[in-house]
Amino acid sequence: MATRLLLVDDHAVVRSGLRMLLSSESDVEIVGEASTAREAIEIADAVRPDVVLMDIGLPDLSGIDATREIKKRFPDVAVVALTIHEDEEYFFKMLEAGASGYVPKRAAPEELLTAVRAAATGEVYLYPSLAKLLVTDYLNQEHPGEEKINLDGLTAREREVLTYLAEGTSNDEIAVSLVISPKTVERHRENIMRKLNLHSRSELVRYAIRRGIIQA
Amino acid sequence: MATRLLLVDDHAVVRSGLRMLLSSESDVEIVGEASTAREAIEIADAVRPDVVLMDIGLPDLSGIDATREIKKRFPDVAVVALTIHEDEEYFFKMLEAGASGYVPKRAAPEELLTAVRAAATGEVYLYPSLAKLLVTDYLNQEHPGEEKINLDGLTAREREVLTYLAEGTSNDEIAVSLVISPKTVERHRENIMRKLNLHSRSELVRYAIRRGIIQA
DNA sequence: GCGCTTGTGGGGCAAATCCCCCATCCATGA
DNA sequence: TCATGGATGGGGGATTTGCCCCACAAGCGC
Repeated sequence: MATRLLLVDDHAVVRSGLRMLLSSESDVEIVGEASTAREAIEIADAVRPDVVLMDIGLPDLSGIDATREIKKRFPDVAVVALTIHEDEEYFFKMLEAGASGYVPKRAAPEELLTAVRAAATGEVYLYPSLAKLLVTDYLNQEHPGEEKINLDGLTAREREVLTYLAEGTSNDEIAVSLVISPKTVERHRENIMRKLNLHSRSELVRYAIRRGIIQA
Repeated sequence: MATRLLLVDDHAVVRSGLRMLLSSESDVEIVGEASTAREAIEIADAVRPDVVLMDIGLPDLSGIDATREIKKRFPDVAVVALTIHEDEEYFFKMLEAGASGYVPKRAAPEELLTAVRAAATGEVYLYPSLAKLLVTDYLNQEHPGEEKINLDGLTAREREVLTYLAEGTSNDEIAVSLVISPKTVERHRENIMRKLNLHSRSELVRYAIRRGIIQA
């Protein structure tokens, strides 16, 4: 059974090129094209491709957002990023969004095919230079269960504030409880969020529950 | 041992297609076909299949009734619904009738196979969009009774928005995902919080995790 | 001592949140 | 047919968040 593919790129020329390149492969069938993120989501819904080939720079939403949405709504649809961007940020964001592959546009056609085929079988293809980023990142995490390391990055006072934050307490309420200025609470909150790479109280609550810092 | 399958659909063409699709699988053996509900029950009695692939729209009785009857008389026979209907009502009725799977006809062939294989081993395959309905429904009931009322007070749309909110998604992002105005998202959020007696996103995240609406 | 971290605060600002008000459209049911 | 509820959206405003800038005192290590 051929891999059913959806092409997403805002440049018709690029899509045409990809179509030329890919449709000559007997195990690949292009079942749709989209030029915007919203369109991509719609068409993915309609045709349920096996794999979506997703550009990142799209006119409405980023391909990252589109990927997130697609993975959320159709988890079985694999998304392969095909983009000019090779920097760390886009790469990791795309992975977090659920991409099953990441190929820079400068890659050889064979590599794109490899990525598509891998994605179709539930595997993941990463362009070597980017795979290296991932490996590096992994090695930096010393995973022997040590998510704790992040927590250790917090000072005692910060951990204390964290428990309040996690329970949904507002800055002012925490300030009253700890008998410090709301501004200091705010200060601690900033430090906590930066250290844990969180960006909202909601994320923080979820994080704290995951870590067992508080009970759900 | 191959899974012995009974196909029930009033369209001969559909049965043929299914036969083509399924009989190519070495672990599936089609042992009968029926075009009406009564016929399905008769043949089920005669051949005792492992799995019945059941359409809902049948000329005499509905596939739901047929399923109910088959499960009553031959509890060991698994029934998988294969239908164009994706609405809540048919889905739940089919489950109540004893179906072991529910696959919309638009699903990928692999999903149908997955469903058949799951049913054959006593498991249950539900098409993701429908499985979600079930989970939501499940979460709404049972439990120490009293919070149930709260969640039940939410409309379907509100529950949908709730899942986004619980994941820490901002109003604007939710608006993009649901293709509605941020103001409407805001409106839903207000209603949700009032109904659940919550007063911040943090409380909402915790609540949602406690209720299993999202994973921590 | 000097540098560093920690804990404590302040000011500012854009954005988001939270909570009201209002309206329209539509489907469903009494 | 009319009422109701659900979904959609707009306006406004008070408050909170989130993220910068800054300072200063205490303690600790080198």
